[in-house]
Amino acid sequence: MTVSNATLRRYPVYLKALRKLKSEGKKKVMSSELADYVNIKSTTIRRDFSLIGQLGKQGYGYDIDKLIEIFEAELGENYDEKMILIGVGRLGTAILNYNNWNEVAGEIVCAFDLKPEKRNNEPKINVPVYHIDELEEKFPEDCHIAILCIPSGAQEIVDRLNKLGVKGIVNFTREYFVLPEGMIKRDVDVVSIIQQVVFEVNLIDK
Amino acid sequence: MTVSNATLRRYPVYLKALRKLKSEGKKKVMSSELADYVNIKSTTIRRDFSLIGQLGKQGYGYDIDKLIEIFEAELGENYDEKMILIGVGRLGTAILNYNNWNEVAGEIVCAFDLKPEKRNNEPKINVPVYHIDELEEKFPEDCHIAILCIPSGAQEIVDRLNKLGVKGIVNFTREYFVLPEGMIKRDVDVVSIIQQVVFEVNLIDK
DNA sequence: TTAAACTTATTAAAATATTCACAAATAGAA
DNA sequence: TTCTATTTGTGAATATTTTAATAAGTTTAA
Repeated sequence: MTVSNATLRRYPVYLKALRKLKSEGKKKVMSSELADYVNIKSTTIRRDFSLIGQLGKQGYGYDIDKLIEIFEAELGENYDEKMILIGVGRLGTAILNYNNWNEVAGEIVCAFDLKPEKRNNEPKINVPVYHIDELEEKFPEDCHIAILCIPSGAQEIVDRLNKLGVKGIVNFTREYFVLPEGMIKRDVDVVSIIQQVVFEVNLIDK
Repeated sequence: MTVSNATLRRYPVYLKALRKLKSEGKKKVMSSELADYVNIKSTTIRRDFSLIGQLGKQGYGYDIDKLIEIFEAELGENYDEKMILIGVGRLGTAILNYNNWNEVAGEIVCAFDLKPEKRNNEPKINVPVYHIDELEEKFPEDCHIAILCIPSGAQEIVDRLNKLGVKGIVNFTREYFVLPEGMIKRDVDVVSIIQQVVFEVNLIDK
């Protein structure tokens, strides 16, 4: 299957919207409706969908249940993808507490931190937190994704994760690190994102 | 100035890398060096830079100080852009506590929440927190950017912000809302980002 | 001073991504 | 059943973005 990068980035948006529509009791949706919803042109949506297969019916639209099912099956094959989180600070805790995990293809099974005792005592943290030194020991089997929320020391952690077979990193760290061959990462740099908005807003004025 | 969207998204990445290089004591940088650093092809970097002007010297490279200065002046014109943050939960607090604000084009001047008393008592929150009902009253002059960290009720807030002259929204809300004409937003949906990584990791295997 | 080694800036080419336009298929009404 | 209004799926056309190729200017060292 060859799916462009741009398309790949849109799939989660579709899946999210579809689940929302389903929760609102809708059974079917047309590409034009979905287009208004997610702010992506209907043609683009149909093209994106068509890459997976013929998912819709002409003159009718798309069956929401079927679409969700296909998305989950085709793309998030391991619907219960295991993930770990490293760095249980404010941000890490915020992520652990996210209330929409049932909508995502996976779950965080445990976390690692420099002060596990302290974190384990927080009532809102509902996964075990181990010391970062125990990473290799406590690393869950069949885990390929790690969420990085540490303020520093990223390179060492990433290299260790690589050895453990982690393939994807969701990176909240602002530090620069070299990504080992074969791994992918997606940066979530809040400051950079804010800066982008500042740039754009200023460019609008010109 | 016509700068493509793709380029626009890279500028903050460059600025961040340049500041890092500067902090390491470097005075000049070549596009190929920067390329290794940020994982963007050197040609792309030179092209991006050239849209702003002739910033480099042939046979030499780019002067880091000059580059940073130009980036700040050309793009983040209001280097001290005022921003507000709405919703002082864990995530909001994490953002307020970010320790790299000196590196970003602006500062968060105040925040709004449903329980301001509670938030104001937290020692780590170093900006005033007002009740959301006081938004119009306490809204700072010349503020064009808002950071949205609320779990629900986004649409109402966004409409009110629009009336107050806000142009850009950094959106951490998972709720769907209609973006008023003339505003821009950038979504930071942690769950969607994680899901993207899940998708990509699974597609790699195929 | 000159020439070799570099490095940027830019034109042109290639690769990606989006949108148009319309044939093919379906639903639903009459 | 038949006809009309819809809506998908997809080749073709555009538009956007990236990369290659190279001209033009700098540096450095002999």
